[in-house]
Amino acid sequence: MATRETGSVPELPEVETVRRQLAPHVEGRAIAAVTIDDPRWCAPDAPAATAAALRGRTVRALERRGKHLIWRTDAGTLLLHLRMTGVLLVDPEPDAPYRRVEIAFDDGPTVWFCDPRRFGTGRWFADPGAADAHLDARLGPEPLSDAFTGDALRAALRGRRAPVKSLLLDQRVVAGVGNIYADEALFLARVHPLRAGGAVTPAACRALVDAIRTVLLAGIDAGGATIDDFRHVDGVTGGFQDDFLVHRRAGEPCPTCATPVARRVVGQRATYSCDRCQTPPRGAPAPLEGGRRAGPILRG
DNA sequence: CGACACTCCTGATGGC
DNA sequence: TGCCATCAGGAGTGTC
Repeated sequence: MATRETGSVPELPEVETVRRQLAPHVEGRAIAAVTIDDPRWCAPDAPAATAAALRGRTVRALERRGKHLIWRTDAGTLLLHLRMTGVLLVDPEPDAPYRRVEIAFDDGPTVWFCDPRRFGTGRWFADPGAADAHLDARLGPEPLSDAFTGDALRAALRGRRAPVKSLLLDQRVVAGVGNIYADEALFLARVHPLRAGGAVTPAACRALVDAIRTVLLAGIDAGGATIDDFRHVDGVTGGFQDDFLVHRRAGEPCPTCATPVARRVVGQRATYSCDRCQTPPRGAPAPLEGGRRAGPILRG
């Protein structure tokens, strides 16, 4: 049995992969029982109320918006977010650790939401329109949709003085991009992460849109190719982390020009770039010392 | 409103 | 070998 890479924090490609894998298990099925072990998961709503609302609902469609997993039912919508370390397991081993929620289906699987750091969330909306409004208030365009254009990105960055890297992580600028794919896309587009958002040229915005699409699609391809079961929290095969160009590669040669990859902290996030391929703005601080690796890659 | 610090949480890591 | 401070990070909140 193949095992699954949980390696990186889930971003759009990982959530999309989960959606594709999970959908055939849950769509069209009715929820028989829900157990919420961790009240933080559905806060500020009470676990009992959330569990009661879900019980008896039939899942009509499993969708995704940004990094949110949308469970559309016959009467209401659940918005689930994996955050840092959340995973969904289908018919898990009984000793799978860190269970926070169990959803048992009629004539179907049991799904566990497991999450060691307990950052993951699940919010129930009896009114589906309220769920969509909740998302629309927090999320910018879907990066793989026609709405995400160079002009749209340019408009979102115009006048902003914060580093473009930080702005790409702002879900209102573009939905679904996280720390890994932001670094990779900036490298592909040859835009330095420290450049002020408002100083990114229209041409660079177009390149950035293309690059974001490229890295997200590559991530989806890698996830789809390597994630093939939901039974184990730990254990792993392959994954996009083997394909990073600069992310978590401080000190290693740039794949384009062999200059050592630079590491900095931008917006309180580890940030990797090639300071030759991606021209730093004037006054950019020097990279951090050494080629030492960043933090741990969490496995399960 | 924008920018930024802080907070949540816990496993992995590295220095001593 | 063991202890323990530090780090990682999505997104919400608070401050200026």
